[in-house]
Amino acid sequence: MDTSPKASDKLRKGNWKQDPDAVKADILRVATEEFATYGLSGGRIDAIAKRSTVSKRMIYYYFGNKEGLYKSVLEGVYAALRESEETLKVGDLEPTEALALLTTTTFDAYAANPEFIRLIAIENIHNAEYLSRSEVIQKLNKTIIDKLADVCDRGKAAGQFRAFADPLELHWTISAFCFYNVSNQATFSASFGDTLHSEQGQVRLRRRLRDIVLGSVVIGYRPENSD
Amino acid sequence: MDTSPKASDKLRKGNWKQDPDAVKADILRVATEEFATYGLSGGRIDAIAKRSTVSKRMIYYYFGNKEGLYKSVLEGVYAALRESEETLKVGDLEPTEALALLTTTTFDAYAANPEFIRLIAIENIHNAEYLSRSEVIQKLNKTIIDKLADVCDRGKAAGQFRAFADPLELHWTISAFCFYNVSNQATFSASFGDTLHSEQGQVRLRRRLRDIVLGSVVIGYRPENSD
Amino acid sequence: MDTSPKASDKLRKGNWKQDPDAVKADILRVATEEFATYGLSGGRIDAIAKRSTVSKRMIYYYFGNKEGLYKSVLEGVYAALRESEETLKVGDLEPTEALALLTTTTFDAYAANPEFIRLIAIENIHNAEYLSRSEVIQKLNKTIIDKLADVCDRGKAAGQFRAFADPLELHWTISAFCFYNVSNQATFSASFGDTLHSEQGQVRLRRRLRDIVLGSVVIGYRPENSD
Amino acid sequence: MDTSPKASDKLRKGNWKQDPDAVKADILRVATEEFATYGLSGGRIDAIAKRSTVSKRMIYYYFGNKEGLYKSVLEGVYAALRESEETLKVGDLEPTEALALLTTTTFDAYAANPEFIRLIAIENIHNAEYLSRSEVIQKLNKTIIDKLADVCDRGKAAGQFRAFADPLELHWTISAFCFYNVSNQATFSASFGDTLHSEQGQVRLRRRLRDIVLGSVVIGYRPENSD
DNA sequence: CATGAATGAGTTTTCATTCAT
DNA sequence: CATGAATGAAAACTCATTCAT
Repeated sequence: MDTSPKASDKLRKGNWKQDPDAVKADILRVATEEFATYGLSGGRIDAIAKRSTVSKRMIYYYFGNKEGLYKSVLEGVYAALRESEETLKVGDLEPTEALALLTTTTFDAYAANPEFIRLIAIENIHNAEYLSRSEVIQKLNKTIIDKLADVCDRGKAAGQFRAFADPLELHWTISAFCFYNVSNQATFSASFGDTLHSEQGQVRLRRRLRDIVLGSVVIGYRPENSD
Repeated sequence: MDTSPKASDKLRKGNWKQDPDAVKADILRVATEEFATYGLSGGRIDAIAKRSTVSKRMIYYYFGNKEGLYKSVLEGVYAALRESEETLKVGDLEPTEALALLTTTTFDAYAANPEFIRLIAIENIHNAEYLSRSEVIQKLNKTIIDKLADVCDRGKAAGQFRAFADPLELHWTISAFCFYNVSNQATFSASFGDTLHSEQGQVRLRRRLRDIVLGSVVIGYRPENSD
Repeated sequence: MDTSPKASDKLRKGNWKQDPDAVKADILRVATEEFATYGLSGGRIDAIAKRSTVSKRMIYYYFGNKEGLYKSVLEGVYAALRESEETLKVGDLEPTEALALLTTTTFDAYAANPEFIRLIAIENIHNAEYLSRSEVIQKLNKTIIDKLADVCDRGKAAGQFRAFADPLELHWTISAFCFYNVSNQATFSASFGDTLHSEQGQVRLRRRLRDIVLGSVVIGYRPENSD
Repeated sequence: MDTSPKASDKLRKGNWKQDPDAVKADILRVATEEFATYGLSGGRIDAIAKRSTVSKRMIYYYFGNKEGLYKSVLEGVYAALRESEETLKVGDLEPTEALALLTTTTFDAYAANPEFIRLIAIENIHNAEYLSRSEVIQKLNKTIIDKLADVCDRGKAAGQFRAFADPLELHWTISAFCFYNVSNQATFSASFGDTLHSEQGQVRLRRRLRDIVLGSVVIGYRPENSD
């Protein structure tokens, strides 16, 4: 129990922060929402300032300008994404099970973080120019591929996976499915109804994805009971 | 010497361009580029006017305001896409071949129309609000589902397709892959290199996708020669 | 007598301009004042807009941004300066008289246009970066040198001018004197009183300058009656 | 172990720099650069703080505000200049030589202190309002005039100088040339090339200036060998 | 004495839209 | 129908200065 004057003081009177990391985190949190909702050009610095606990000026103090803030938001999103991938341990699982787990976990992770998906979609509209320029992000992309490479290697060694199974391709396939599921929900529902995005529909889609991914590389894979 | 009122009128007013449809088409063409490149909030009316052959005022004259223009752009690309889907005749093909053709054709169509993809992505960022409000677009979405339904029916009747094969789900699956292939090329390449988006990589991905789609519903499907 | 409706209309109701050149000239006039008084960073776009007849937006419409406006102001100043130099005809005068006239005329011109002097002083503080970048200004600097070259040539040919007389050096000498007279009046007066900048003082200084310039190149020159 | 209150106090507060004069000098040095480069309104307190060894707060602590700092900078450069003028002893020299030395020394001093020149130019743009308000500077201006008065008196007494030779006018003339040489180098070079500001050009100009000044007051003065 | 964090008030700049002709 | 000129409202961004520690 921390009852030191300092800590309680900070909480008691919320007039002044003097805690740069907390302030930065707060700004980033609000900015992530804002940019995810309205895009880079649509997002408003004023709106971010108003919803955060500090003045607009601090955004410039810490992030330089709108693009700097956007870039930081993007880095945060990517870091969180890769961190979540890193957390997942599949090294002890049987190859097929490992791949299944990676697939469904990704499905759930993407579905649980629509903001991240939107921000990546936005970044694609900008031709990934900010992502490309970020030195931070370039470093954190290998984990998931390494994991899939390990699973592939073990699967092939065990004679369970087809020879052409490829980690990068598998990651792409899984990502495509999971990403589109979140990113295009709005237009797909508007065009074809929300059958696939109801709770039931998502459960079914998740199972379909697993079957498709496994079926594409596991020799003789049969969906247990699809419906 | 033609001194008829009509001709002289034209000359007197200096109206060398009197074809409203051509003007509208020109504006739409430029606006499609602009919105696809910069998004709705990022797209500039000024920029559109400057690159088109007419003045800014005409944009307002024909499309009311920025949103109206955006909506028209959206309707335009949707119409073009659905029209291309309509053109494709698969009724005479064997179910498996028909499905394969639908898949690869979609892959090619999406890859050939990145502007369309970007606009849909943008529309999703706006929660499909303009798409939902457009009466025009709602009508255009039945064709592809009807075609897939026909293929599914025939496939199941022939004992070739699994019982759970579903036209909507198939369309969704095909779309997911083909859309993501274009929409996320920038960030995926930035993160993992452009292996999959090289010319070679795309040929391979296209074949993989066909195999995945067919493998997911065709009983006993085996990829002929995947690599 | 122009009594056409158009012209009088414009004058009568000052609500809308629709006369780009007049608007631009008006903005430039006010901006010249503003920048001459407060410098580039000290000058306020708002203030310029308020004092001109049009809205702030028009400044950006016609001049792009603050620097563009400043550059235009600078170009205007230089153009006026060179134009005034061009007007002066000394080709028919005897060399000594010609040089005397060029000198005193420059003295008067600089003294009559303190704004120009200030703007050039300001530009020097900016290391002439805008002047250097202006293609317009680069073209208008030869006239005065040409005139002085002609006077020097004739003076030397007549055996009146010393052999080392140099048009560029003469221009520099005259300029230094006349420029400093205006540009440093404030600090000089603050330090040493305004003896030299009183009306009498200026008359005397002007004559001194003429004597100094003539004395520096005319063989055997004697100031007639200095005081 | 020194546990005297004073020493421990210093350690406790973490004050590793306790020399106010050094701190002030450091701030002034950086501020002089800054204001000389960007002017009063263009100079940034932030930039000064960043380049100096202390924090922004100290600037306000020692100088009150931006204007106070600027005023101190101005006083500093003026003091340095007048001090250098004071150092120069010409009382023992023959009048003509004395005047020649004063002239060339001023030329060199100005050329060696472009920051001083720029600050005076800036101050002139502000109509010398800070200089006028400074009590410190008012006292520093007598020296040079006194020296020139002495030289003039001796020159006239010796029958060498013309009767109208005037110390203030001489100072003004010398200053004008030497000041302009530095202050307007940028625009003059941009307009007419850097002939006069090359190393060779400056040597020649310095000699010319001496000849001009001497020629203006010394009876029968002949430039020895002007080129 | 000293610092980094924080800010209000102002300044530049942008942009969809409308007006006079 | 068509245009260039014009704008208000809002957005990004800046900067001297002050505050809590």
